[in-house]
Amino acid sequence: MDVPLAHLDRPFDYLVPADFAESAVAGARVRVRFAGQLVDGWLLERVAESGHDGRLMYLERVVSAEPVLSPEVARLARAVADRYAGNLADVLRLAVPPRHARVEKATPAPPEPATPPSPEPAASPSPEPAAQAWGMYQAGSAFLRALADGRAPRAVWSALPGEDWPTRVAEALASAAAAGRGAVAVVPDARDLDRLDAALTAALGPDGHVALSAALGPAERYRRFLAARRGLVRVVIGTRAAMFAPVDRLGLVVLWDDGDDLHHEPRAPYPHAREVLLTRARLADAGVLVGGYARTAEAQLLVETGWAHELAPARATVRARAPEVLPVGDDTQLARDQGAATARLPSVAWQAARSALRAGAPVLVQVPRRGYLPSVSCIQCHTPARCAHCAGPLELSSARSAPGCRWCGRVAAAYSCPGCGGRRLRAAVFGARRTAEELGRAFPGVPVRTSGRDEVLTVVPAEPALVVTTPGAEPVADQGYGAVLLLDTWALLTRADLRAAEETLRRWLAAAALARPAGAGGRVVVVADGAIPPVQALLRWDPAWYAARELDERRELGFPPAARMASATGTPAAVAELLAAARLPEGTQLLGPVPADAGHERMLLRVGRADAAALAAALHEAVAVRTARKAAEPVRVQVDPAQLI
DNA sequence: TCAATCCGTATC
DNA sequence: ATACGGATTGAC
Repeated sequence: MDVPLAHLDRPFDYLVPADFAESAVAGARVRVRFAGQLVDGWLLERVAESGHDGRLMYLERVVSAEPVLSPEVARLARAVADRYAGNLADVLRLAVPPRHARVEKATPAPPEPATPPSPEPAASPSPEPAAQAWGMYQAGSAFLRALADGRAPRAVWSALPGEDWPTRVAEALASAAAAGRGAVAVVPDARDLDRLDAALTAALGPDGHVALSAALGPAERYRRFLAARRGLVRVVIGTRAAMFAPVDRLGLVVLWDDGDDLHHEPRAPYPHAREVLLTRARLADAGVLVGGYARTAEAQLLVETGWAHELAPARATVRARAPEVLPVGDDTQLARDQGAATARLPSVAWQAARSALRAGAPVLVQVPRRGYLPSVSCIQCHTPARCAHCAGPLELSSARSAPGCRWCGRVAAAYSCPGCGGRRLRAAVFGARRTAEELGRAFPGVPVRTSGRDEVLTVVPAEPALVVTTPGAEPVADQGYGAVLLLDTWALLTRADLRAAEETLRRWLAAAALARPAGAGGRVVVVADGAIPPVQALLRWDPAWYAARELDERRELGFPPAARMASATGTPAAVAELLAAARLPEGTQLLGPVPADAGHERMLLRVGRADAAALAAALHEAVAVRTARKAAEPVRVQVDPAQLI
């Protein structure tokens, strides 16, 4: 029933009129009279008897006989709703795209969609190169073999630097498809999707798969969805919209770069693609491939609990493929660097870039996105400017001339730098365009290109150029970059986010992975203190080590994924009411409240992993009590809230 | 004693 | 949400 009320989040029974005996199939969209109103609904199943002892009403209408909701996805959606203390209707809105009648008519469904899908293309991927490429990873070829045998292996994959991950993922998908099973792969953004699409077209031919993304129009989206639902393709790839894609006999789910926060669905109940796909694999007994250059604490937990195997390269292979990584001191060292070509480019970085350019290779320069950090630093020595009262970061706002503290709001009227006594400040983060201008002056005659939010480059040729990029917009270089420079890193590292360090390493690895191997002259210069763990992890190219460390720390602090957290946001009275009504599992920790915007406040709840399901159930029930009573002030409940501060 | 209104609960 | 039933209240 498509009503967003928690207390109505359950199936209702209706009689099927004789006229609809044929069209009223499980999975069809229907319209029914409910509490006097016509509402949309889903036909979950046909049964002979109803357990309901009241009077039953008839279905009003079968919107379409197309069984858009497969039994597998229906079960998954229920599990996801339960996991996130949400409503089935909300999840189904994410799972099934809006109907497009013209598209549905254009290609009438075969009466029995059990027609076997088109036979494998003759140009089936030859297994040798795939096995060889996956053989670079311990247990890699065994993983691929298991998929080809139709089994359900589960793996966390640490991609090698320089790895052609779209081709590796395509090989895994093709292996599952060759075994007659369906497969779903989710990537963070449209650019990654394009690359995977191309790789999969090379592996399976153009007709073996469909790609789903938010960018498609409603008609095309529904057409591709139907192609998957009707079993015309075995493989569906896409951005997070594809995580619920219906495929027949699901045999593999793939998630690339699970640390990217684009995998977080912003609509209720805010499910994460990782959790959806893992739940899906559990319910459907499908294989799992969670891969990336970096590894999240969540993926590490899968490895440590033994639920998934590790697909990691041997150290010798890493050494052969990784670039040389050079950390360059901190801001104060940088300031004393006489050879620095510009205030922000230490001489080591300048030299690395110059020798790469001379060797005819492009150079990648990663800078944080502008607006990341509205804090400022000394114009001379780059020491971050901090509040004298509370040591919080200062910000320059156009509203006043003197800098103010982001934490306590005090104005630093007569600021002087503790490092050098300087009195002048500047915004610390320049953004790609400004950096490009600076670099253009440092390397006259070298073309400078930028790739960022406005214009994202996909590929750059193997010729000398400076490519300035923000994280996530790095173009792939033909034959790899000769040098990768990671600048203004502290802006990433000091973000007010629990995952700041993990996220920083993820972005560094993503950029550094595009460099040539050290043996071919590839160098990465990271302007950061060499002693801090993310830099250590980059130096040794050891994302697993870092993830284990991160997970240990989260266990100690009681943070996810070691614990399960949820938030309740609303007016103080409403939040208090909700929590008073909730039958929370014993030992639930209540943290807060902390002020949220618009006079609201937020409470955090924390339980051990064993009580996670009970916490979600208790919160859903408590919300149901409120919606049933028509409580005036809503409370927003979020399991695994994106922002933990 | 009856009718108007309120409140709570179910909605197939 | 809306619709209904039982309780409650107020006027005769």
